[in-house]
Amino acid sequence: MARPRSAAFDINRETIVRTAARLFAQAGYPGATMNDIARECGISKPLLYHYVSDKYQLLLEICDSHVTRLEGLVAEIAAQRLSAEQRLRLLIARFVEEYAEARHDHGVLTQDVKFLTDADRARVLVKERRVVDAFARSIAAARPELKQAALDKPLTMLLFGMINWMFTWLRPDGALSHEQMAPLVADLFLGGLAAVRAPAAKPSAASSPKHSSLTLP
Amino acid sequence: MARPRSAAFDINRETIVRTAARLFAQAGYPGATMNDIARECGISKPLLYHYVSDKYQLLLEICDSHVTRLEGLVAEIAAQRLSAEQRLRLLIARFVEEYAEARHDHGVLTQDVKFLTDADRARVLVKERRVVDAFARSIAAARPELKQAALDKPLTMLLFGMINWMFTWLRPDGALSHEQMAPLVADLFLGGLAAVRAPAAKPSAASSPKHSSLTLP
DNA sequence: GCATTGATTGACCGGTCGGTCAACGAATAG
DNA sequence: CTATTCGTTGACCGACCGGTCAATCAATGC
Repeated sequence: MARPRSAAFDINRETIVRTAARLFAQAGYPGATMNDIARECGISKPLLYHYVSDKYQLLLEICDSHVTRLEGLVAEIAAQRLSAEQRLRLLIARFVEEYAEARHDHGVLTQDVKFLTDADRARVLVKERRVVDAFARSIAAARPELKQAALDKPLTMLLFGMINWMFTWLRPDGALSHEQMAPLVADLFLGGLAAVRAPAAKPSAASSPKHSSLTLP
Repeated sequence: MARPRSAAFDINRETIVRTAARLFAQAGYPGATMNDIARECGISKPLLYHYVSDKYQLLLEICDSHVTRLEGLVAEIAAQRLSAEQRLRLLIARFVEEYAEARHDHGVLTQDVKFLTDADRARVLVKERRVVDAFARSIAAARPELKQAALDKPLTMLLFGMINWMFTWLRPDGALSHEQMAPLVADLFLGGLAAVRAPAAKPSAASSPKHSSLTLP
């Protein structure tokens, strides 16, 4: 043991991961090459492999770290005592903020998660589902009859659609900022939530049970 | 001129384009290979090139034909005499329907348009912009003060976010159908539109309005 | 001082990419 | 019948992919 690992090792490695996230987000996982990443970092390819094991691990690390951060975010907000509406507004504001900061990571998560192995993707989706569920619970708390109609999850996904799609058209240096968008999204969604009419029965495709609706109020 | 082009040529070619759209949507443009497309069509690679000139033309044709169809859709609806709300509901319903039918084409348009050359992408974006403008005009007609506040375009993009994102999570064979989703989206968006408060000035400076609480039932 | 290890690189490898060639049988206009 | 074009393919090409090797030099611990 003659020479310790450089103090900058972890910082260099993080720079590489951030660069990879940017290139994956811009060109897609198959479209971004390790040569691109090395060039963009200003290093040679063997040196790139000195810091990371292979291309796939970059993808996995980007996806997993980002979704894990999101999980922590919902846990933090769940710990606070808030009304349904306050909680939903806070969730929206914090997620918009987080997505804006981790713009590229989020692009990779939404675009390239399909290139993970089945096992890895399953692990990521479990965490994603916990995030979605937290949003759905707040929506159900605001409008309980929507959960009865099995519309809480679809509405949650519509909300995520607004937020996720935002980062495909909102330029970080544009006139409109994500801080301005967050309350707009919240107003639109909460206002719309008050307006959606819950159908009488839940939409269970082909099978319509004629008897024994379990626990209806 | 000894042998005429087979009667099935155009049909075969269209089959190839549809297959390419599916594979591009599933794996991304760089992730789908011409070998994949040939194999999926049950033909050899040289025969594939007998029908199409190269990979890029497939991408261009898929994007352009889809966005052109969307342009026709808004023109058709613009020709009708409808109230702002009726028009918006019709736009939403027809676009959800169209996206469901052209699922893969739409996936390619939203995911792989970035792989077009600058010139080709510009042409596609011009048509896209006409579609967005049609939605924005209907929104402005419903709430003129939102256009004054320069919120019509952002709100349009939030609406497109809901619809576009839908086709990343809505399974075509799932319990929930796109026909059920369209009125839900319309109710949510129109209800939300009524609740959005237009700030006094255009969002040029950082004037952050405090959001008042909405009245949820 | 010196062996050991980290940091760094040009050259290289097997494989796959988009795309082409040359060939051959089937079909058809003349 | 025959010349010509279509439909179809195995084999192949140069380029680039992800990844590795072996070498060089700078640090550091003992």
